[in-house]
Amino acid sequence: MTSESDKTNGSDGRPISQVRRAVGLLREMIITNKLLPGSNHLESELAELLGMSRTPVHEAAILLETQGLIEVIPRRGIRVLPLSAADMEEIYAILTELESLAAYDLAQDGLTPEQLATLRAHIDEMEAALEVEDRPRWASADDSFHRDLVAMGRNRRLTAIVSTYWDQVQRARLLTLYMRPLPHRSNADHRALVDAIAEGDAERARAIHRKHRLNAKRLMVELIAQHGLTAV
Amino acid sequence: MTSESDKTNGSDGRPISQVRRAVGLLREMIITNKLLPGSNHLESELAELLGMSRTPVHEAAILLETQGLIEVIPRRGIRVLPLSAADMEEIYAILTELESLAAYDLAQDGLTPEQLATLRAHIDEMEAALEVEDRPRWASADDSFHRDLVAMGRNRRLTAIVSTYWDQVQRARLLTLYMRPLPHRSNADHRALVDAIAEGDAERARAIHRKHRLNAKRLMVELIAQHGLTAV
DNA sequence: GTATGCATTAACGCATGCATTGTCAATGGC
DNA sequence: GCCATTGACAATGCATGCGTTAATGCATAC
Repeated sequence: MTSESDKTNGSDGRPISQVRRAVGLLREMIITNKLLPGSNHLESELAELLGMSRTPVHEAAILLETQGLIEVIPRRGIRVLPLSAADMEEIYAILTELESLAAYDLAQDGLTPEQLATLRAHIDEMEAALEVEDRPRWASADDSFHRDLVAMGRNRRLTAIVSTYWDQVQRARLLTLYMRPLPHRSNADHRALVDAIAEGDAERARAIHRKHRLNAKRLMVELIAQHGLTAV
Repeated sequence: MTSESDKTNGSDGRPISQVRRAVGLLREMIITNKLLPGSNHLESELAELLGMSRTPVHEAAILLETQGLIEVIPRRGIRVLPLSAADMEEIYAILTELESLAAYDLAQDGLTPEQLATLRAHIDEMEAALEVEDRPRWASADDSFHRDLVAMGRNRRLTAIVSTYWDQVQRARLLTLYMRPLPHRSNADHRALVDAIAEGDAERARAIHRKHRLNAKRLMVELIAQHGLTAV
C-alpha cells in the first residue's frame, strides 16, 4: 500500500501537512473498514482520534467529499458513503476505459525490460499466491499489478483518477475476497496483456484489458447481488 | 456579510458555503483568464478580492489544487497552473475515452425524444453561428452540446470527471478560438453521433466520438505549437 | 565586486472562539 | 393522546490570532 512513514517530509519534499495526514489516515480507515460505510462521525470526534484540531479534519473532509468517499452533512456529521451495486458499475465502467487507455498507451510507447519484468513479477506473485490459495497475498499482488500498470504510463492525470476510484472499490474487493472463486482465469488475462504490450500491439492490449475489466465488473456486481449486499 | 447575489441556497438545498463560493469564483476567474496562468496570488489577496476571510480561500485552494487548476506553494502564493501541449494531450486523451464511453452508454440506454431534440438544437445553434461566423456563439453551443451529452448519461462520476477536465481546457479553447479554421467538419461529426445514438448503435457512436475528439486534440496541439505557445 | 550568513519580515498552517443554524425534546394546545 | 411550536443545546462554518518557517535584503568578509 502507500507507505509514507516519513513524518516530516512528503514525497515532494514539502513538510507533510496535517491536512494531508488527515486525508491519508481517513482514506485508509475507510478503505479498511475501520470507519464503516453508512456511519456518521463528528469532526471533533475525528479530530481527537487523529490528534489534531478540527480545522485540518474539516479541510480533509471537503477533499474526501469531492472524491466521493464521504458526505459532509452539516450538523449530522461526516458520513462514510456506502457503495451500491450501481455505484460499483459506474466506477468499474470508468476504470475499464481509463485502464484500457493506459494499456494502449503503454503498448504504443513501449516499456523498458525492467518495467516488463516488474509487471511479470507481480503476475508470478499472483500465481504463487494462487497455488497456496493465499487470497490476501493474491489481492495485494493484483493491486500492485494494476496500480503499476497505470503508473507506468506518462499520463499523470489518468494515474490520479484511476487511483482515486480504485481506492473506492478496495473496500468491496476486500469484502468479497473470500466469496469469489479463485481467479485462475484472471491471470491468463494478465499474461496476455503484458505480452500484447511487450509486442507493441496497442489495440490488442486495449481489447484484452477491457474484457478483463468487464469480467471483473460483472463478477463484482453479481457477488454483491448474490450476497444480498445492497451496499458496502 | 457579503452582499453579492443573495442566493442563500445551492442546487442541493444546502446553504451555499463560502468555500463553494470561493471555488466557483476562482475557477471562473481562472477559466476566463482573469487570473493569468503562471501568476501568483496570496491567500490574503484573494480573500480580500472575494470578500471573505483567508480560511475559505485556503480550503478552496486545497480543492482546486487536487483538480489540477492551481498549485499551492507555501510562501509564494497560489499559482495558476499553465497548461502545456503535453498537458493538453493528457487531458484530451482522458476526455476522449470518457466522452466516448458516455456516447456508448447513451446509445445503449436510449434517449428520450426530448433529449435528442436538445442535442440537435445545440447542433442547429452551432450551424447558425457558423453561417454568420460568430465564433463565441459557436463555442458556447459546442460547449453545451458536449456537456449535455455527458450529463444525459447516468454515470454521475463520469459526468463529474469530464466536467473537471473540460474546465481545464476551456482557457485554451477560448484562446485558440480565432486561430482555428471554422469547424464545419466538426458539425457533421456531431450529427452523425446523434444519429448513431438515436439508432442505438453504441459501437458506432463510440467510434464516431472518439475520432471526433482525436481530431480536436490534434488541432489543439497543433495550434498551440504553431503559435509558439509553450503553455497557456 | 561577489558571495555568504544572519536578521527581519511576512505568509501560511493550524488552533481556537464566536455566531449561526439545525436538531431534539419538552410542553402546551387541540 | 397526538401534533405543533418553541427553546435549549450542540456542531459546524468561518474569522481571527499565534507560532513557525521561508524568503529577502543588508552587512561583512574575502
